[in-house]
Order: sequence, then structure tokens, then C-alpha cells
Amino acid sequence: MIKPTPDPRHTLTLRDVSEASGVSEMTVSRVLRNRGDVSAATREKVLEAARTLGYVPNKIAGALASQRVNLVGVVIPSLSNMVFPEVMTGISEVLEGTGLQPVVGVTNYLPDREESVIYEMLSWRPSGMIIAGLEHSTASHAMLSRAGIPIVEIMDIDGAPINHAVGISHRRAGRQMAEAIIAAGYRRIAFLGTRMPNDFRAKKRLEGFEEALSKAGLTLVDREFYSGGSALLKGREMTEAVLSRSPDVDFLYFSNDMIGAGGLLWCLAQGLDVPGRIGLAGFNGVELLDGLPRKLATMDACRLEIGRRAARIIADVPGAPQIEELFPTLQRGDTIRSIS
Amino acid sequence: MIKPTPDPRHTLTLRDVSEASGVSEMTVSRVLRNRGDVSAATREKVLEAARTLGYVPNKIAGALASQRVNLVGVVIPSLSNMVFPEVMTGISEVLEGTGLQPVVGVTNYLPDREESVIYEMLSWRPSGMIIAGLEHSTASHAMLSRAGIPIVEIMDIDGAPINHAVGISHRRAGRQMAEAIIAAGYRRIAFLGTRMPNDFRAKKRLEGFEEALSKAGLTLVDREFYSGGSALLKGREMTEAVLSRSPDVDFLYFSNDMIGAGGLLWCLAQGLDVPGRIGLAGFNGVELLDGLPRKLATMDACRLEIGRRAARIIADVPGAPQIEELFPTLQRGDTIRSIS
DNA sequence: CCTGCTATTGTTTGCGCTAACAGCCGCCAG
DNA sequence: CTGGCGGCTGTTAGCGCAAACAATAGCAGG
Repeated sequence: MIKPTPDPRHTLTLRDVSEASGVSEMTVSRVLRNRGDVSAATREKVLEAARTLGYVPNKIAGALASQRVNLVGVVIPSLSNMVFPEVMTGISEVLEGTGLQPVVGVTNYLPDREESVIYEMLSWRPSGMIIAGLEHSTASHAMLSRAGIPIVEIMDIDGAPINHAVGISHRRAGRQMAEAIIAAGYRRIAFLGTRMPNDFRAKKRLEGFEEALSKAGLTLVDREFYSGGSALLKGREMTEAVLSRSPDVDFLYFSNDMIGAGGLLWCLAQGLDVPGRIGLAGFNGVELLDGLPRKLATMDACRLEIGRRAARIIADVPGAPQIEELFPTLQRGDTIRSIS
Repeated sequence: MIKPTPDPRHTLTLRDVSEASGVSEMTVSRVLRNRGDVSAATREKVLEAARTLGYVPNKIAGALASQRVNLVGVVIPSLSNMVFPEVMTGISEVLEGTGLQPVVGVTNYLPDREESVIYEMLSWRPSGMIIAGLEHSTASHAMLSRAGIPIVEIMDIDGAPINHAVGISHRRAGRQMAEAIIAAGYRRIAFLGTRMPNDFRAKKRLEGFEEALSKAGLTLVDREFYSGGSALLKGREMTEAVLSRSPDVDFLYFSNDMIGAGGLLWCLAQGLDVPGRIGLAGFNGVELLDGLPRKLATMDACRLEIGRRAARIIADVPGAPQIEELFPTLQRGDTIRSIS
């Protein structure tokens, strides 16, 4: 009943399956997409033919014909710091059941790369785009606005989104941490962070942090920046640098948990009294912290939930633009002393 | 000269640009792809029209017409352990200059998910596929073999590749580490690793490891497995469990650096003499180790280079199937004592 | 002024699939 | 007996673009 493979090295099309099973291409298409009525007998015949031939549908042709693409573009700055993989997990989790599929593009925090990643993705006409951050080049912004698909900007809500946004206020997060630190009685505070000129979220956290400091009549005693390399190691080095330059510093605010962890390990190795003599705090709430000898104070960035919600917005074929703000919780850990 | 946008909410096609610039669609296509001769004047006119309209080419149509897709599928088990992001970096680095673009799919170590990820990717007719591991379901194997595109299986070379392979021998890596440990005089050795039933590479390392032990007349004194959770924390917990169960163990071989790091931190916190009283080793050569108080012995998995070479094979439109073996170097760090 | 070329631009065709619509068949109500 | 309807299958017409080929213009050489 099923005819054998025709040409072994010819890539298969619907026609091959249709000929092998003796029905029209359209019927094969219907069977394979589970759409429209097809008798059980025909369905079986077609499925068997498709299976024995090893037919894999050509989505390119399908997408062109149906004007529908089950792809969602996800544009993120980096895969190497554990925060975006977690966002991805949230996205995949929700998209799983919807027939949509995420496609990742990485920008390395470079606006130019972001622009070309966006262009490339849009040229595949995805059903939606999820993109980290609110700051984009003019061209990027224009492309996204004109794409005619739902756009969700994630991570950050301090600014004006193109369309939808899901995230936290990094400015507020910085402020909150500063307030907690001040309330705990620390006064000589240093900042240690990334130099990345395009990590706007880290920048906003620092702004919020300094804002709260100045409201309390304080300013940063010292600051130290890095770029590249092993974050854990950089954390140690920067901490050492700061403490040798400014020995009287009593609090180290790190722009992320990884360098914070490095700093913490260094302080512990030096036998410093943490959090008595010196306190530390990071940002992100990374899982790694659970394994450290002492728990670093941090603030959860709600990564999983951000991913989930962003995906949900795309999947639900949204109506009006919406902004969803999440509220990170401060985890004091063991590196901020109790209120003095 | 350039006509204004026609319908603001209609997605643009070549025709729109062609009408706006007064030349044929074909000429527009040529300009935008930089192919064939076009006069400078025409080129300018077309580019301006495309720019002002905000035209983004439809790659779906382009791919269908040209039968060429500039996508390379990359199928990996996970993004959350720092090893695959580094492979991705190598891949992107090489693909950058070739016009090809990686598309990532994640399987979570599940054969069923791998199957559907492969199917999904192949249905977009990519120019090549890079896939982690040599073990795949029958269906996956069949799909890949029949796809008619270069397939590169990465990470592992202990087995029979479908087509091309780039990786290291994990069995040999395990063996080598065991030999180094034995040579250093350790005798009561325990293994601590992941339970993941489908992490074949971890399994092969353990096999090689035990093989070398038995050649020296030794067997594992204890073993401990985990799954999920913070690897660093798990490392601590497992180490504690092993050492309380088998106090006389003198070496801990971890299946990856992250749990190894956890174990190391625990041992140091206990004030154990490392590497005198007890030695430790992991696997992967992750950057994180550089920031630890003491350097864990490990073995580099050549991740960056594997990514680079795999990409190069795809980009170079390979002829004969090739297997490229890389050789990881043993980094003794500070947790194996010198030859006794 | 005509030939033969090159440089540039246009026309036709179809990639592989699906939307929309058009049969066909059998069966039941009127 | 006739009309109509539901279940199933087929036919037609593109989707938006690029390959292949066709056409045209301009120009040098004879």
C-alpha cells in the first residue's frame, strides 16, 4: 500500500508523502497538522507513509503559506551570568504548552549587536519578541515599533516601554538596599561593580542607591569597577583593593552576587568580622549563594517570574499594552547586621 | 522621488520598496542582498526607500525561494551549568563572520525533548546542526542522518558519530584523573556526582575512573549522588554525608567543578588538611574556581575550542566525515598533593 | 552606421505549503 | 423522488522572494 522511498537523496516534500499514500497533498497536510476532518483510515495511511519515509515538514513553506510563525524572539545581553538562563527557563515553561517556541539572540551588551539581532529576528516574522531592557538604539526602537507584533521588554520598568513591560524597578531596588544598610548603622559605604557601560540596570541600581545615601546625608566612600574575567576572582581582588585603599569602609555594596560572593570569601579568609566590622550585599539572589559558608545579603531579581509573565503576555495575544511591576524581596542573609 | 508609506499597518514587502523607489522588485532584492550589479544611483534610491519605509526583508520567503537558510541548529542539554554557554561563545565567534546564525535548543537531558527539538529545528531546514553528545534516540538518529546537512556531534568522542564529531574522551579523562590521584598516594577514594541518568559524559568519566582504579587494585570506597538544587550547596552536603559515613576516605572525586567547589569550601571550613589529609578533584575547568580560596584540581573540557571547531566544520561545507579529538589538560591546582 | 559587447534592469517561474473553496458521496426528511 | 446536509477529499491560487533568463541601453571598434 505504501510505495517505497523514491529518490534517496532528494529532500522529501508533501508530494512524496502524498504519492506514497495515494491521497492528495492537501489531505496529507491536514493529517500532519491535525486540522480538518480526515477519516481514520486515511489518517493512518498517511501517518505510516510519513513515518516510513521520515518526512519532516518544511516550516518555511508552511509559514509563508499560512502567514503564521510559531516563533518568539528572545533578545538578551548574555548567557554567562546565570540570570538570563533562568529567565529563559520561565519563558520556556510557559511557552511549552502553547505551540510557540523561543529563539534566543545574544547581544553581549552591545547596542549594535542588539540592532542586528533584532533585524535578523524580525526578518523571520516571529509571533512576538521578548527583549531585555528598555534602552535601545533609535533604529532598534523603530523596527520593534513597526513590527506589528507584541513586544515585551523585560527586567526593568524604569522607563517607557515600546509596548509591554515586565520587570522590577532597579532604582527602587538600589534605594531599598541602601536604606536597609543605613538602618543597620553602616555609614562608610563603598560600591563595587561592573564597568559595562551598557548595563543600564546596574547603573539604575547604583543611582537609586546613591540617591538614598544622599537623602541620609551620606556619600559613597569609595568605588571600584571591573570588566571581564572571573567574577568571583574579581570580587576578591576588588574587595582587597578597596579595603587597602579605604581601610575604614564598613560596607561593601556589590552590583551582583558573583562578585559579592568573591568579596565575602575574601573577607572571611581575612578573618574580618562579618557583618560586625564590615557588611556586604549583592544583587540577584543567585542559587550559588546557598552554598557559601555565609549567606550574602541580596535582592531577588524575580527572574523566573519575569520570564513566565513575559511569555504569558505573548501567548495570550495581548490587547492593550501593559506594564507589570514585580517587587523583589530583600534577603538579609548573614552579611548585614541586625538593626542597630 | 521616494513615495510615502502606503498603508501604515500593512507589513511591507519588496513590492512596497519597489514602488516607492520606482524600480523592479528584483532590483530591490539585488540591492538589499548586495548581489549582482546595480548602479550607484539606483542603489542609493532603493536604500533610501527601504530605510524610510522601515522595510525588513522576509527571510521566510527568501529562504523558500533560494532554498538556502543561514541558520545552524545547536542542540544542548542545558544552559544552566556554564559549560554550554561557553561552547556557544565558541560557536558564535566562528559563525560571526560567515553569515550563518546559531539557533539554540535546550533538551534538559531528556531524550524525548531532544527528539522534538531536533524535529522542530530540521523543519526549518538549517544549513547544519551541532548537537551535544553521541547518544540519541533511534528516531533522532534517523532524522539527523536523513537531513542531508552536516551534523556535528560535540563534547564526546567515545562512540560512533552520525557524521562529524568534535570532543574529548571522557572515559580517558576519568582514567587520567584516577591515575594522577593514585600516583599521589591516595587510596581510599569516593565519588560524588550527579544522578542524571542521561548525562552520558559524566557516566563515561566515572567508568574510565573506576577502570583505572581497578587496574591499580582499588575500588571506590563510597559514592554519593544528587540531582537538582544548588550545585555548590549539594557539594557541601554530599561531602559531609560521605565523610561522616566513611571518615577514612582520603580523596573526593566530583563529577563537576561546582559540587567540587562546594566540597572544597566545606572541607576548608572544617579545617581539614587539604590536600594532605584529603584531596579533591572536579571536572570542567570552570572560571569560578579561580575565585576560590584554594584551586580545585580539575580537567579542562576544552569547551570554547569544541564550539569553535564544530562551527568551523559547518561553515567550511565539509567533505568527508571527520572526528576531531581534543585533549584536556589536567590542572592539579592545590587539592592534590604532589607525587608521594 | 552597424556589430558585439558589457552593464544594468526587468520578466517569468516556482520554492513547498496552506486558505478557501469546490466537489463528491451517502443518507435522511419531506 | 428530491433537496439538502455533513463528512470527507480534491483543486486553485497564492504567500514573498530569488534563480534563471530576457531585454535594453550605452559604448567601443571596425
